[in-house]
Amino acid sequence: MKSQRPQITLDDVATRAGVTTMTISRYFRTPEKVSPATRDKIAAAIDQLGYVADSTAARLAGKTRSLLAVITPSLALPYVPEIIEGVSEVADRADAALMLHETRFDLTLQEQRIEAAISWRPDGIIFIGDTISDRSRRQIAAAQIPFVEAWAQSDHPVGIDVGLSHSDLARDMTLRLIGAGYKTIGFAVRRMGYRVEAERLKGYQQAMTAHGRAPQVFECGDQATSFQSGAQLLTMARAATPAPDALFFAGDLLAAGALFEAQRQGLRVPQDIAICGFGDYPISREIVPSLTTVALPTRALGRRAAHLCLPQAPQPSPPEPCTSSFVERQSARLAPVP
Amino acid sequence: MKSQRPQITLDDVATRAGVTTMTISRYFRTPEKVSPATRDKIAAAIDQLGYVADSTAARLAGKTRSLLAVITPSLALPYVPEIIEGVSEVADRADAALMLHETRFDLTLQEQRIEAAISWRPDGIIFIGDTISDRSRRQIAAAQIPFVEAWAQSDHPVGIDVGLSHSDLARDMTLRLIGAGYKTIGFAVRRMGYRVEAERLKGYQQAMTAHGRAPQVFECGDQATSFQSGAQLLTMARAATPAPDALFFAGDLLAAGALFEAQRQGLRVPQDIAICGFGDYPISREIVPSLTTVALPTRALGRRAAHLCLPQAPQPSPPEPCTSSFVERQSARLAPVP
DNA sequence: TTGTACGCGTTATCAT
DNA sequence: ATGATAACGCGTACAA
Repeated sequence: MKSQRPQITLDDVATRAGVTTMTISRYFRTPEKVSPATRDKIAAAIDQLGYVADSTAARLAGKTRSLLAVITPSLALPYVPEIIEGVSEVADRADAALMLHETRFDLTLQEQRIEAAISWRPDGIIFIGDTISDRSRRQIAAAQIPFVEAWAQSDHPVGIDVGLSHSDLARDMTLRLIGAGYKTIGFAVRRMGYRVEAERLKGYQQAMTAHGRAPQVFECGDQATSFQSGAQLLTMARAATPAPDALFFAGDLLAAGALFEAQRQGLRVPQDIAICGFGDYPISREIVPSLTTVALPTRALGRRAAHLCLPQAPQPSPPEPCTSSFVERQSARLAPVP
Repeated sequence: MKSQRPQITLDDVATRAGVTTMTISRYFRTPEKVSPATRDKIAAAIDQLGYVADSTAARLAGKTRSLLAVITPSLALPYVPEIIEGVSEVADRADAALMLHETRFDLTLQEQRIEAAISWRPDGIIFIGDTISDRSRRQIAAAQIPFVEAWAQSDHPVGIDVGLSHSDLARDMTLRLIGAGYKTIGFAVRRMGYRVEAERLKGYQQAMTAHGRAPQVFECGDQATSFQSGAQLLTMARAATPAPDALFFAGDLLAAGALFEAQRQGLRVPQDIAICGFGDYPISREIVPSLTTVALPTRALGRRAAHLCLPQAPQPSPPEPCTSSFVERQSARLAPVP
């Protein structure tokens, strides 16, 4: 075993097996076109040399290996790993590699990461995020790479759009709270400037206005953790006039923070105030009281996005559903579908 | 804009700028060796064509682009995204791309993913996981690629090892519980066959034995969620004789599940039973009562692992600390450092 | 300062 | 069934 050998290549295997590189390549790609005898020789050579084919070269030469890129602001948002797991499932089935790019909520970094993603010429780019700059839009268009927005529905889709309508979902959830008999329903959100949160707010406002009610929005800064912000928002809402009898949070983490705070303050949920979240994170069903919320098909979203980039991936049959739902738990009552 | 152009290459830019490919290449790699005049022409050509250099080809030709691979059982474990974020920070600074491979707790899949990672010839492979098969060990050795185990300390490290000693941490935590005056300290764990959990159990047993106490271990199956298992384990422990006055959970999620269950049962924590976790997840400081636990330097671990693979990445000065700590919160008292 | 020519490791095409 | 040869797009000696 020569130690400083730069790399074991197809040539090495070929020499050892007494054939040419082309035969080795065929051994991998169309084994049935290689005679059983040489097949054994090749297998032995590969094993002895510990050969692993170079995907970089393979991809440059033909488009043999598949590659997917995921771009996301952060992995700390609970739904992001879930979407990525969906992507990864499909990628695995299609033997595709997965590249991950974080933008850290920074638009400049996002431009860089999008360009980096394009530079690897993946079979598709799956975008979890918010706004996309014009510069990036141009590059994406020029690159001719499928670009899938997998989280929020886009007003100006760059490519394919499998995202959710966060405004419709928030509107419908508000309608169900209204239908359940809550009189003054507030909406609580962190001031973060994200499109999805603005969408959710919009949906809430639509529903309230449609029923002739005055929207009552509580906002706080984005310095603290989501849990802390939730606590703060609950306190704000309790101090308002009129004090809401139900509070719809723009995210489950905020709502969970509010539940913890309610517990600290000795408030009863939902008797003193009903609380409702958005996202259905794992914690939401375990917390006491369990959280009424909007469940999002995150994994399915990821799978769907990946399928759009990898047409060769085995499709499930029947095609799997990818729908959101409203989950009534202990923290708030919900009216049935209108 | 020709639409079905296969790809925009260096050649296209060169032609448009009236120079050869070499000059464009230099423009990117050593701009100072290109005259300002042609520099402008090139910049214009790049912009007009929306050219993005092909990293695949670049990497095959020279080793211009950097690439890192992360292999993990899942993204659903709360510490995994944190470690990856650490990796990603450093990767960004070094202009390295990041590949992600999930093994889904399946050793066969893990072998495949490790081989896939190697096939892209990354500058390093960062492994978050447990056991590594012999076959994989051989491939890793043959590939000559830095292989960093970033989560658990390995008995038989394959490559570099920046992991934590989960047994030492569990031992010290147990010692602190003993020092705090708890009489019967139980250990609760899911039967999952992971090395890190076995390590934690071992540390607990060491500490108990050292103080002449009989270890009292509670185990449950791995079918349910962590939260549900935690609830189950709490119930088991309460039914035991003697009933422990403190329960050390092998993970924070289990402990959180126990706290929720205690709340449902009307048990007071820590008066009726003290509860202690391992991992310091975000939820642990927010839950009521807040959870006493072992805090792990996950992000720093990721950064450190990445630095080992990317020597060119700008190093922080002074070198950042990467140490665990014991966090006393409401759910259990802790003795100060022995 | 700029250009020529070859190599990186694999695959596709066309022969044999 | 197997081989020879030419790409794939870029980097780098070396030459001009």
